Amino acid sequence: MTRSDQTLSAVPDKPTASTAPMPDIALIELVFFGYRDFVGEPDRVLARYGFGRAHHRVLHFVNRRPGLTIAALLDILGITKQSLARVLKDLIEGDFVEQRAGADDRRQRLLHLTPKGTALATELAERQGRRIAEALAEAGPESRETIARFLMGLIERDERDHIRAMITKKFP
Amino acid sequence: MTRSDQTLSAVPDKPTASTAPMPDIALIELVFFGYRDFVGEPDRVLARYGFGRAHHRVLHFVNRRPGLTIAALLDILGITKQSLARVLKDLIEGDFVEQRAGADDRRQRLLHLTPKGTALATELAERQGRRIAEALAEAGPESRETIARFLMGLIERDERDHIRAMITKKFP
DNA sequence: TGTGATATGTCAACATCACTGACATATTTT
DNA sequence: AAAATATGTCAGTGATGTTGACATATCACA
Repeated sequence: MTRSDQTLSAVPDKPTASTAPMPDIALIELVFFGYRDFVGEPDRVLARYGFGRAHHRVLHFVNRRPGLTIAALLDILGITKQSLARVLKDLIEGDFVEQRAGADDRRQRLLHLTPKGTALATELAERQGRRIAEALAEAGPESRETIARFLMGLIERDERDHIRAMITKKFP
Repeated sequence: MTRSDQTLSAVPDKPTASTAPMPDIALIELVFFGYRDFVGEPDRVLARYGFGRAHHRVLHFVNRRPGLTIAALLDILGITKQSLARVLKDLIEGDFVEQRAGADDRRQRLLHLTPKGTALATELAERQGRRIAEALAEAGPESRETIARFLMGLIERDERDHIRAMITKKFP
């Protein structure tokens, strides 16, 4: 009730957190603000088309793995069919994405970007890539592997192999 | 239309992106997945109370700066009064946050966490702090400053001073 | 003292992106 | 032919954000 129990997380004054290690509040906040601006720039570009972050994720992953099936995309995004359906509808109607029947399994709708979709996905990737490059320059020339290990360390342990494979793999 | 124009952003086969530098797709995806899991753990804790990320942000910043005014909080969060109102209502009704009339300016409602709010904010900060500490351990012992500079480099240039001040400052 | 500025609260309406559950259709597998 | 699979679609809900308008309490100043 008094001021003394408004523990300042950065520097707790003993009582509560004497056992727990002090959280690194500065880094927690930097991750928050860094991510905010990392996605803020694409958000502004997407807004020109009436798109949001969900559209960006679809564009990104279809660009990465042309010929992706709906099921595989749902799996990567971790969302439901209905959530995907709406954004995919927007992207298909706007001629950014197209579906082709699978050659071997004709039930499948293989997703591909149109030239227009490729152009948008490329613009977004270039903007985010530029921002990353700038941040790496700030961090120092040899920092890339350090940063990559840090980011991988934020990811759930069970998922790391899966994600390592995904970001490494080249899709035809 | 053929496979050849589904440019793989990671390694564009020349035509489109011969001038633009190649975006670092691996790091772009690592930032995405890293952030997803960084907030995923707090999300699960908050869900026990029927809270979401918006509640987390309020808890965090009120914990950081006890006595924060509504206006200052709106400014930090960059959302509208109405968006904040709903979340704040939940937190006040649940006895996580309380408002006190300002001593000098009685129009102001100074925000404070209750002991219950402090406990929750502390739990969330400790979980995120632990994850950060783990990730730093993966990145290497001397990596903290490198990581901090990288994250700061993701932030809009005009905002960096402002945020540097915010994360450095100690609030009474 | 009174008037305008300020801090906050609140109402109505709306958009985006997520969810669940249920059911339809086409196609492949057995 | 029947079961399983891949996808599409309908109806309803929730969390979080938006805008614009207006009400109230309090402060600051002429």
